[in-house]
Amino acid sequence: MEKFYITTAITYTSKKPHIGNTYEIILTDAIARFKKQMGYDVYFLTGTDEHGQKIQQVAEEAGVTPKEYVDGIAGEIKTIWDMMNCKYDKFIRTTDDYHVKVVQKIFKKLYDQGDIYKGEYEGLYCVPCESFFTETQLVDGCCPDCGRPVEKTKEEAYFFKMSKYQDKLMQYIEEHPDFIVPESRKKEMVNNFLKPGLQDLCVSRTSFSWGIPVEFDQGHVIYVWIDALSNYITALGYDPDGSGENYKKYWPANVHVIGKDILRFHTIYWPIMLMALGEPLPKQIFGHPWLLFGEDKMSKSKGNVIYADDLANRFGVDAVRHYLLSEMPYAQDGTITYENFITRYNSELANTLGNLVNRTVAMVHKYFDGEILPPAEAEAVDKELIQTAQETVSGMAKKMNEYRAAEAIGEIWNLVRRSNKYIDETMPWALAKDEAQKQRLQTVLYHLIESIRIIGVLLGCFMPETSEKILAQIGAQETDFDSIQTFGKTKAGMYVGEAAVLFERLDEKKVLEELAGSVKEKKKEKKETPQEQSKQEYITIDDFAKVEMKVGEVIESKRVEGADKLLVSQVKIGEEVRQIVSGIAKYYDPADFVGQKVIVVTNLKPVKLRGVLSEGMILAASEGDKLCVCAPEGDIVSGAEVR
RNA sequence: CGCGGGAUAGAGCAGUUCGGUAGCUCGUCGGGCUCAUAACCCGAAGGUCGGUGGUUCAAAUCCGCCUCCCGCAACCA
Repeated sequence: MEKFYITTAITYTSKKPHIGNTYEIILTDAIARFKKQMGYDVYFLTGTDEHGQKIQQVAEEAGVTPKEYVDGIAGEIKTIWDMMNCKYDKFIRTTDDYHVKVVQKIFKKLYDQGDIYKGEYEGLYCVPCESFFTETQLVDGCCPDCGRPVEKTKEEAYFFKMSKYQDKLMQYIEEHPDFIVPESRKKEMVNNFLKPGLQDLCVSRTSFSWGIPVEFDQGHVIYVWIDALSNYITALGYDPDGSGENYKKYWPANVHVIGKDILRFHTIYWPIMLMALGEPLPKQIFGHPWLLFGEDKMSKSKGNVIYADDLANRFGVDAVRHYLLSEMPYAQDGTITYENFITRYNSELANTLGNLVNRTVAMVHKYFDGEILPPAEAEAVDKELIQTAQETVSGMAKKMNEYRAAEAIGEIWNLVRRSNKYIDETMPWALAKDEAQKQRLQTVLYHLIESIRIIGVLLGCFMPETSEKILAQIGAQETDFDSIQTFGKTKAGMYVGEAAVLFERLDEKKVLEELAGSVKEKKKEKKETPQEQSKQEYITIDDFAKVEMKVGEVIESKRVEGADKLLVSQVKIGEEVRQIVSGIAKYYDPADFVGQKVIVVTNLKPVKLRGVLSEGMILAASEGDKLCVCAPEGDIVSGAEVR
């Protein structure tokens, strides 16, 4: 049996994953289930990425150890994945013993063979911030975070010689045109990173401790990439000293399903790591698009986060799976709104699919006491249905082999609609009134049952529960993919099951009102927390007095060359004229900006932005994608103090 | 001229490879049907295919220029 190894990215355990993150595992699950249906020996890996500074921080804030913290989140993630009916074969955690050990070995091997070398940051350490910065990150020679001078400290760190493998990787990508899909993503990677030339990658840290220790050098922990990316092979029992059976059997991966945000690590660093280890490269990296809430990226600060488990609790797991899988295009971002969700639910699940099954099963009960009787010879209209059914099977498989889930589902819905139409064309209720038409009625119902059986089998990888329910309702015996390659596998004399509603119709207005209510409640909860926090963040009048603000007048303004967000303005503040750079080019035209009265923070440390000196900051209010510069309400001379 | 993708009915999308009657889903309006979850089926309205110039008997499709949107990269003091 041919093997098929498929993985998701491992989820970072800093917080609960939202529905966009959940899309990835559902998509991967659908592909894995499909491949199983097609007869592959599938191995499906998922898991969690549990190390790093961020986790150390949030755990500290929560007052628990990092391990306790990630145990909690990893459990939560696993619960959601299971709830979404994702049948992975293994769930790896980067804190698992075997993973830690092998990652250390990998690190050592790469070090011993000279691909990793011990180097030094070119100094530039900010002591209070405990952070290193590169030359380009520095602002006017000072720490970009606190503005204090940085020290030229030499701190040890390990680096991976990326450049050494660059040409080899480039060649590989050229020789394997399907290595990175979609195509547009491949171009991004090649043009933005590979062509300009790769820099050596820093692969260890000393600034935090929550990570896999470098065994031969105390104080160093292995930085995210070698740790996280290795999960794909450590999970299979890879070992530089001799790998286990699963590794020999399943590696290389057939496809890594990942979000477009981490494409760079999977298409550049990961292949190079494998080359250095002398292991084969994965066959394909599929960078899927993102799910947006309406027009916006989903984020906690915007308060527009939707969680898959909340939706599933209200609408059912398969409704969520169906929405995500059919709404997400292959390469472009998809969107979710409650309105769209309800519309899709009602129109596709309840009306088109649910009703087809329901009315068909009801007729078999009504006319033949639930018995499926043999068909007579097919008429033209029957042949049309049969042809559509057969085209659907091959069409769906073709789309799924390219991981085009939404289009594959579209193929199925085409057959569902065709079947509904078939009922109207054949009018079984009219046939039932005429005893002479009994055979014809049998034929029609047989064809319908068979068509529904095919639909039920095809839906198996997308909506597993619904698929089972459908097949049970029509009493199907033949339910494997092979059985739907032929139309007419249902044996006459079998009985259909009870007719039960698959998807209850939703009252859009009512549901939206309920949702609005619960969203308000959530917002309330949220508001209370920041208020409590802000109490602790009071500043005194003395603190405030440290900030010197004055009224200024813009006398000249132009765009900063090579930066599309920056305006450089000459601002007259009393007798003085200062140059200030602001990130407002998207909202203000330089020409209109001249003459504008503004509020300027005048005792900010001067910095260089994009190489242009900025001696202060123009205050502006912003919310989402709106931005307004603050100005004095009345007429007042420039240079006037603000407080 | 940093690299890529996109602009097609009220909404969301296909069609562009290889020019030949502009299509699908949702929504709206009208009709049909009564097996079914007020479901299903049919029909209609609704498009200067972002703008502009060119090639051609013929352009959503090919070529030039322009505008706007979105990703990636680089600066948001």
